[in-house]
Amino acid sequence: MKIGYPCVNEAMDCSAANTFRLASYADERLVAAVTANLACLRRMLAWNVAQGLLFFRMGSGIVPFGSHPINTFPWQTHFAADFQVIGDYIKANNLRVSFHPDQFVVLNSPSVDIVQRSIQELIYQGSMLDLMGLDGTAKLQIHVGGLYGDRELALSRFAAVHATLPAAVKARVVVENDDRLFPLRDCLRLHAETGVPILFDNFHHECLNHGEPMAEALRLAAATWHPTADGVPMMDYSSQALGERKGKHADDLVDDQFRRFLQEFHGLDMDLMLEIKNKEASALRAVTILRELGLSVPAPNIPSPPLSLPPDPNAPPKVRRAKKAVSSE
DNA sequence: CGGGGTCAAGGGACA
DNA sequence: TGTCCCTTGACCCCG
Repeated sequence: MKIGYPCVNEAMDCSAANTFRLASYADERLVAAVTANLACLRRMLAWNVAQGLLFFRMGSGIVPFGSHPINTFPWQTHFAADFQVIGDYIKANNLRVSFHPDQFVVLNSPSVDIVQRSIQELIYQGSMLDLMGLDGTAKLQIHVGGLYGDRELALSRFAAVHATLPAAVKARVVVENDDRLFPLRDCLRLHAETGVPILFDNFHHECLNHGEPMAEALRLAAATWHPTADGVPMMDYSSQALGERKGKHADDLVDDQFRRFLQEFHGLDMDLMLEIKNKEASALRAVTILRELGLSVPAPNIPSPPLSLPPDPNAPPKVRRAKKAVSSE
């Protein structure tokens, strides 16, 4: 069981999400942003390895406008070596990685244009994993999409579009149960029809379900992953922010709640992405709890890293500006 | 120089 | 049909 967190490490002084406005697009800016993003990504991965966090969701914005027609720069070849170095590091340290294309990727949209742009975005994010030399266990996590007033039609459109995805993308796409529209049961139907693995989200399941007990839901979702082609099933873990709107993620990991949740596994192995607001802090806490419980978590730094990465004095200048002004100086 | 409006992109709830 | 929400960081304009 690997533990991870999404995209942002709040303890680090770099960002892998440097970008700029479409209106100010220029190849020079693109190169600068990607260079900074990849350098920061390397540092974050090395930080994670040192902390025993072996699962990580990379941000969608590594290449700004990565699937936008304005971006005609051959970043795939220009940064090929950089992606490969990162991929080698991931493999050498037994890391698990993924992307989560955001809400604009809607495969079941009735709009052909939106579907096409969505596929382009999947191709962009999948190609980064390809350039890293990672196999099909590195995933692209998406939602089913919209309801459009007809659940059956919405599901069948997803299946139809899924069938047309390029093989390289299809091998990586996994579908997540969501909290308002498509619960686990719908995802299971899609799996039966298309073979798409289900990335289970416990919090979404709590918000929307058909009465499946948590342990059963975990088992059902995990069974949709092919042990070798897809790897250990991934899941998202989070919990309700108390006193907030239903569906809002908690700010902190609640220890007892997490311990209780772990009891639902009954020996099942999954890689856990902690979607908690305070990011790596909660992920570290989760690792501590797993160790206290004697659950198998790979110890940090078992394989010696092929690169001596962090801190990287040769990292490009930080494009990011200081977080908070210090009152005096 | 810092605060805050805005940013490629979708869709649903609600009035 | 229009407004607000999700969810979030970061850009960058403007006072």
